[in-house]
Amino acid sequence: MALQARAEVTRQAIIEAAVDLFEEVGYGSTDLTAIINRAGVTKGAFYYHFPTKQSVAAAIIDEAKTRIAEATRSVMESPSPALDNLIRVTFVVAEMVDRDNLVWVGNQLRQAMGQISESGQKSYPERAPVYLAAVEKAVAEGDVRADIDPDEAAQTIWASMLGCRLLSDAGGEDISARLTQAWRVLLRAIVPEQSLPHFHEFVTRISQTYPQPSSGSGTCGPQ
Amino acid sequence: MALQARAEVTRQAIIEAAVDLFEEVGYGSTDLTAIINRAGVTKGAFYYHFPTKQSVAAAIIDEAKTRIAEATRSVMESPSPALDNLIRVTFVVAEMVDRDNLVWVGNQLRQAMGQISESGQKSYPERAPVYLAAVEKAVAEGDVRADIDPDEAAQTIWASMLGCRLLSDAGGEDISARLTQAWRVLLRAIVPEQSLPHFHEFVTRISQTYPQPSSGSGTCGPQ
Amino acid sequence: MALQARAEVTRQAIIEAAVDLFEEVGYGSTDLTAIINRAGVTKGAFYYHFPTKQSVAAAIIDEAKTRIAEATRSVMESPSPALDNLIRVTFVVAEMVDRDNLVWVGNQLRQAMGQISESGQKSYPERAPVYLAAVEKAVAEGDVRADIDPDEAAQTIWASMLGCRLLSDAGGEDISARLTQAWRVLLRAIVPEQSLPHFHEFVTRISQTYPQPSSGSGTCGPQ
Amino acid sequence: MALQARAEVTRQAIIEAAVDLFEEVGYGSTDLTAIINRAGVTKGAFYYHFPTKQSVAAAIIDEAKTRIAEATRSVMESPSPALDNLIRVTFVVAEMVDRDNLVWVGNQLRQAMGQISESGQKSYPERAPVYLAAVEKAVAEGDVRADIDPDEAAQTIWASMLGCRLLSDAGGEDISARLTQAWRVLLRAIVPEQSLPHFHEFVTRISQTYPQPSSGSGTCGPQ
DNA sequence: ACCTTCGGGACGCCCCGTTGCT
DNA sequence: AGCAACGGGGCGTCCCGAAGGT
Repeated sequence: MALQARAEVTRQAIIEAAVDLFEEVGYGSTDLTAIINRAGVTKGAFYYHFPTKQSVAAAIIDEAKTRIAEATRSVMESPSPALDNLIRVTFVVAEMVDRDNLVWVGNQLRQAMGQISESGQKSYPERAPVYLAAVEKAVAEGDVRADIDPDEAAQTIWASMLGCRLLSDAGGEDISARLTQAWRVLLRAIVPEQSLPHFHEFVTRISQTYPQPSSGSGTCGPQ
Repeated sequence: MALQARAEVTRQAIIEAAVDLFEEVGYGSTDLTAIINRAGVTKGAFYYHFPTKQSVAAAIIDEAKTRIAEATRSVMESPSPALDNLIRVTFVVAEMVDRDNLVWVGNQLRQAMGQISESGQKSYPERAPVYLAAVEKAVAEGDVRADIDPDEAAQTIWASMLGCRLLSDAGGEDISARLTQAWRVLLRAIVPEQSLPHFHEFVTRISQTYPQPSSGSGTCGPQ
Repeated sequence: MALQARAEVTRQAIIEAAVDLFEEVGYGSTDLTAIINRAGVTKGAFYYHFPTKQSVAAAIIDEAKTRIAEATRSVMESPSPALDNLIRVTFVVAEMVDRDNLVWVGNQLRQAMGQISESGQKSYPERAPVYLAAVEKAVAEGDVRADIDPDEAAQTIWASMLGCRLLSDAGGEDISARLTQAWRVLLRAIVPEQSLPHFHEFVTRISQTYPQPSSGSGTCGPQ
Repeated sequence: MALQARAEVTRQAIIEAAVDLFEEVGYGSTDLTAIINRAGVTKGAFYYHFPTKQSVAAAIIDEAKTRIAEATRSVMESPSPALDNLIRVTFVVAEMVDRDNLVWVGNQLRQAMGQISESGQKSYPERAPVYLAAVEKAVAEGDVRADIDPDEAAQTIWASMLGCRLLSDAGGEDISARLTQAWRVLLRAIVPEQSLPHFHEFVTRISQTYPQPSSGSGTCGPQ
């Protein structure tokens, strides 16, 4: 047990070091030596935990997915109206990606995997059902118009959010501002006309709850 | 001059070989030797044209950007209504990315650059003004409701389209189907109610004009 | 322990091989492959001990400094008269530099390193005080005339000895003959007239104690 | 003719660039590209003038030898007493080596060349007879004591001067100060006692004629 | 004669994913 | 799980030619 605890510490040290370096110079430019140096472990220790550099990336991606999934679930489980939750979850996830280096790097890596090494997995889709369920619940709750195809709506919302992140990473503009913009447009399409002001205000309030760091501390290369 | 023609041939051979290989196995797993072998040139020739492997990627990205920009401009210059053009351009570009390996690879590379090597550029933003101009023109033409912020709309449209591509690349579902879905939702938000049927039909027609390759020839794995 | 001993052997083998090659063809023209071949180690072993080619040079420089300092100190600590020691140390050091390739190459590298990379220190000067102290002590002991500037004498002695080696290496003439010649002249300048015969004889005896290697293994042009 | 003048300009540009670079980073670490870039010529132009990188070094060595020989001869031909000339020539040459990069680099290269490739001669010896002749003439003129072996004296003088340069290059102390020191000692050994003050003063005067550049521009390239 | 563009290969350095021994 | 060593390439790049212009 004690040993296993120590092993876990080592493993985490490696992952953290890798996250930092991947963020700073990118996966391709990070060499194993740098990782083990920063982690303060030996090559042997590294090799004990990970068969290869790529597997560290995989572990990071997994961890990032787990964290995001958990955050998503936790928001979605709240008893609030489904659309409220759906909106909030997009901001929460966006903030996570910005604040949690591991998540950010995991995201980058997932997107880059195909170019990094001949075995890229997809893996995006798994959040789709969550979005769809929320939209369907929102329809039932009367917050989303019944004359809209829930799947269509869910997919579009999701696509828009992904696009916002892409643009934000690349262009430097604030992600939460982009999310707000996108929601303001999308809400027109999916909520009954009379609730539009309410949701616009809701979005505005949410976006102020997650004030993005003024500038680009987070560095975060583009993608 | 004649000499320079020869050089251009060599350069193109290198780029084409690189595109093929980057598509097949990814940038990270493509080694220079493979590129020069497939291009049928020597390392010396390669080095004359490109100082580094990365610079080939950069050249591909540039070329991809140029091609997309040109296609975009060519569609936008058509005398049709701006919203028609805007819709069409999203399909045209989507199709280019699917059909033109170079463009597809360029896209992938641009997204992955940050992880590939310590100097990722952004570069997405360039197309933003084009979209914005189209939306504004569409407002003037009465195809887009006046009570919407054109910038908001343009950004959201763009984000959605990018997201569609991301999901399509990752999930394997047909890009043109995704685009259609997205447009069906977005149009609800931006066009006057009475023109919605017309534009829904327009989107449907357009999407059929670009029938996606049945299955995965193009596929292009990951990302 | 046993393992570390083995590692040290490897390390030394690398250093020795590097010394030989740097001496023969110069640092810039020596390739790693040559070093590892001559050392009889693998590239991996090399890389384990030294992160880079340059670091081998650094190690050589350090070792050279250590060896000379130690040899000098050991001779100077003998209870004999200071001038005796001084004479002897010139032969000892000359012999070291001549016999011990590492020392010679280390000297060369130190001078070169400053340009090759940022870490160039001088540090020749370290030995100057030792020579000076000996001359001063010899003055006190009456072996060196009081009317001479000790610093002047020390510097000139040192310069002459180095020059002798230079000429010997280049011209092929025996170093011990040259040293003797030089001392015969220098002694005229610094010792009281009546002790000249004694010291002439002393030099002769010393020179026979260090019979120079018949021919020029090391060649080594100096700088 | 005009054409040949242009060619000569190119040739000189190449040599000057090479001298600078050899001084800065050493022969082995200087690549052709750097030379042609700094010279502002193309590879083809370089290749027209020099068959190989080494031949540039050879040209530099030759030019350096020529310049030194000329300076030496010019001083030695003066009708002054031989010892005066001998002293002066050591300062003149020392100054040349310090002031004229080409000469300095040529010196370095000559010493390194023998190892770098088979065509390297030492060539130190060629100045020996000049020194010996001067000493013999000085003996005849009564400036050097008759009870000294002229060869011994010449060799020692020469060795001292070379050693001074070595120490000066390495240690950073002023070469002309070192030469002065050395001469002050050596003169004690070789001139009649009554002329010692005169020659000491002579050396002092000469050394003031060649005030060394305050700091160590020269430092010396590596191998 | 003098110079340029374009290209040819051979390595040089570094690094990386592994293996034995302890 | 640390310490020492292993080789196989990867990328970069270097020194040099060939072929053509002026």
